Amino acid sequence: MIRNSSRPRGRPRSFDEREALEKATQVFWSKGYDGVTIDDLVDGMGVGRPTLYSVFGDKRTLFLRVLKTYAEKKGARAAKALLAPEALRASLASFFRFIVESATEEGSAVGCLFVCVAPLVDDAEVRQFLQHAAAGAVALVEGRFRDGVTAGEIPSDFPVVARAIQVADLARGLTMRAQIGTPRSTLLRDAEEAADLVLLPRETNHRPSGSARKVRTVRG
Amino acid sequence: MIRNSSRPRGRPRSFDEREALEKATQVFWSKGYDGVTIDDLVDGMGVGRPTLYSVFGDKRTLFLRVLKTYAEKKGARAAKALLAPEALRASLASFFRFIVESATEEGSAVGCLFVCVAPLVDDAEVRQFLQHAAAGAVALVEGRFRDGVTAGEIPSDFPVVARAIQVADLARGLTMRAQIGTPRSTLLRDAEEAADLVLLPRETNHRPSGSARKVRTVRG
DNA sequence: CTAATTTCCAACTGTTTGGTTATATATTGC
DNA sequence: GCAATATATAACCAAACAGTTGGAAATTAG
Repeated sequence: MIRNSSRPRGRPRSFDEREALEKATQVFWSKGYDGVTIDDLVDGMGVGRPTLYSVFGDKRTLFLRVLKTYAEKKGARAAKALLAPEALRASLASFFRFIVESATEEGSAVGCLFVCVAPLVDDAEVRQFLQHAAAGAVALVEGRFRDGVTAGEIPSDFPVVARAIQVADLARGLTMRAQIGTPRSTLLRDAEEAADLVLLPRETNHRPSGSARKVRTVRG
Repeated sequence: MIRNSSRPRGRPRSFDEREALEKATQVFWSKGYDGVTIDDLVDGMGVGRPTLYSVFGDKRTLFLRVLKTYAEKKGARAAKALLAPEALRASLASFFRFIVESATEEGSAVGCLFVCVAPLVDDAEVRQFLQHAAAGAVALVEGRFRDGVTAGEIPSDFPVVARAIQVADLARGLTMRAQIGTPRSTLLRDAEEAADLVLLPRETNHRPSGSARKVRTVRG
């Protein structure tokens, strides 16, 4: 019999901890942090009130735990979309598509816990976590860009850092628009165009208009 | 004697309605909608509790009014930044800079009532208002792009609609990052790069890698 | 000054909320 | 079966909360 940890002594739990956490995620996600009451969590998670306190601690503690698991899951899926063995353009489109789809999933709350909910939580630890997560997302995209450079998909002078930041910002924008009710179809179209935008080669020189002074630097 | 409206009969108010509204804006802005209690508003606005109800209605009504005035003010200032008689690049940079500066203003709450607070309010009227405001913002940028086309600042095939949407999304991203504590200096740098990005000419043909061949369309 | 009008202020009321306590229930070890 | 252990359920409590009421204060009209 395979059982690395023997069954605990007392009465077994009537709920699955991971399931309850996922349900808590949905509750926070749909109602915001300040908007949820303990009763909302009790109802949504299917655990008793004292159970919730003894197992998950208070609302803030629970939220932090929710954030972490959410980050791991979403981060992994985003990485999967971005790092699949595809061409760079396809990778980026997959990434943006994933963002839009997860923000407009049916049967789930709209938007994103990271982008729409957590930033409003007035808590130092939450803020720090978000900054860290945001930096990680940028690093992920930046890494994909670097791979693109070495693979010759984009020129070596491609501004990988700046563009990675812009990918993150565009993703934030798409997510926020999902939150205010922009239809998925619209956002999917914009996701494609976002992928196009961030891959544009940077201008090598300025040519305002009219009296064109056409200096052209030639890469070699 | 110039007095278009005679002074009202009873005891004069001890507060200025506009000032109180501005203070209410700050309260909602800094604490979020669900995070605000009536007492927070009473304290922050400097009006008595029954006064608040009689003059501004309940929390939801007050918030809607706050949203409207905020929209007018911010919209006007954004338009001023974007439509000043400058070159297109400078206009866009001004716009993004304004977004960043207003989201990181000292003495005021961080982020933006539209981008960070209001989308989380679970109310049909609020949502509709936000969609309308967002469409207005896009239309504003789009108009500036069209002017840029007629002025010859950007080519006539410039994708004005898509780029206007992307300007809005990038602005959202910058704003959200302000909310999670990204320093103003960083955001100002990114604002400049956002302005550069959205003005890049779209690729006229695909050149996957290696053999570089740059075709440039020349307006005549 | 008096009456009418409007606003201001303190206190009140019923409800909701966060967090705890007491007790009943289910399981393991022997 | 019986003690030990751990969870589930219901009820509880003080604090916070939304919204209201009654009377005091400030102003105008006459």
